[in-house]
Amino acid sequence: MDRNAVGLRHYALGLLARQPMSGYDISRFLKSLGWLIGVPSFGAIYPALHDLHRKGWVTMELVTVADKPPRKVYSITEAGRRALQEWLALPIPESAPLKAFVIRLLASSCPELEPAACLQQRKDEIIRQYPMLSELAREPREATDLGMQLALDYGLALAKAELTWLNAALARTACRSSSGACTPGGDASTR
Amino acid sequence: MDRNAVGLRHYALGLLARQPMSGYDISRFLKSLGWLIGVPSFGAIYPALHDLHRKGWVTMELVTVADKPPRKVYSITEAGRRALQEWLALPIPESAPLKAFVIRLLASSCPELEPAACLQQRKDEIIRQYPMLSELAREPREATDLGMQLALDYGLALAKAELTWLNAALARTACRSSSGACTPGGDASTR
DNA sequence: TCACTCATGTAATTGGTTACATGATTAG
DNA sequence: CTAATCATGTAACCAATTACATGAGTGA
Repeated sequence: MDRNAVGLRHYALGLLARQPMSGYDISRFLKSLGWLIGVPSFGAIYPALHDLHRKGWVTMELVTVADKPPRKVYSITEAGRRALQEWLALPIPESAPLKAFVIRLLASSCPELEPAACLQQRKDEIIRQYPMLSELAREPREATDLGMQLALDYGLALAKAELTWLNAALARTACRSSSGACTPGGDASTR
Repeated sequence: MDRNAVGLRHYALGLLARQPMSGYDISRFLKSLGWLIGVPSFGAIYPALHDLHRKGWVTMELVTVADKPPRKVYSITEAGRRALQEWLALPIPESAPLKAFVIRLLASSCPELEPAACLQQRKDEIIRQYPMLSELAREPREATDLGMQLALDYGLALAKAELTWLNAALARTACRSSSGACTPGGDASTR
């Protein structure tokens, strides 16, 4: 019922929106992306692609190159593109893992989908969560609780870095989008 | 077999190492931590606590306050502390989600466990992954692929921010730890 | 009275990992 | 001849979410 979660299906669909790929390609691509978002196992990738195919969201073409094992290259269909857009329109659920955001950024590569909304959503989320975190970090703590203090500190540092980057990215994308709800006023939490 | 993953059991055990808590407390605490690490559902928390209890890693005490529903407060045992330390000694698997790191930081709150190792590990990991990411980000891309460019950009920004923070945190903790393998030489990737 | 917070739990289902099976090609 | 990369898949298992069930107290 919760189709705005980070299911691998939409994840893969987002990648296929960029270009046709095989399951193995997807794995390789994600390995190259490295630490940023994890690499799902083949035991997850292949069934996911079968599912997308069954749903009619992708087509499959068997490509055989001489002296190589045959590859199954999947391409997104119109229906798939519509499904992807529908999914992207849903808000990211609060407290989704960080990779959810990155994946949606990647997926918004297809034309007519501007990533600005995605960026704005992330920004709102961080601004919403920031005060609690900073309050927690400020409240006194025993020296024993060094790990806790570090974790909160780390969270704050990340949040600040993200906000800085998001503002810059939004400013960059605002130039090419007409519906610029940019509000360049300095937010209290940004600094 | 892979017990260095982020299973909720160790996650909860790490929180109980800080102070005794009930399942509901754990949920509330994580909610307050907000976006940084997600909030597991009760359907996961309670069974996890039962498991820890069965393993002898925690003890349970039924605390009844007048006019309130009774709470089950769990406290970590010596065996639990040993298990936790054992788990923390294992390296974080490559490409574990970001929250794995935060959770281990939190868990290293118990005394005689310095979080420096945890920080160093994270730093090593990022330094290892950084070159691939930055190379990918540099290579030419069509304008259609704005999402991809943004995602890579975002990853790089985060990595930089993390490294900056990690260096600062390591420097701070180095003062109080004797085994300071700090290597204050400026790494190429730090800037 | 209705909704919300406090507080704990179980059962069905989903979505993943691990391990296994297959098989060709290339590099040491 | 062995190991590694390319390439796809299935089955057993596990850890989580969702939905459900219960029940008392509090505030509108």
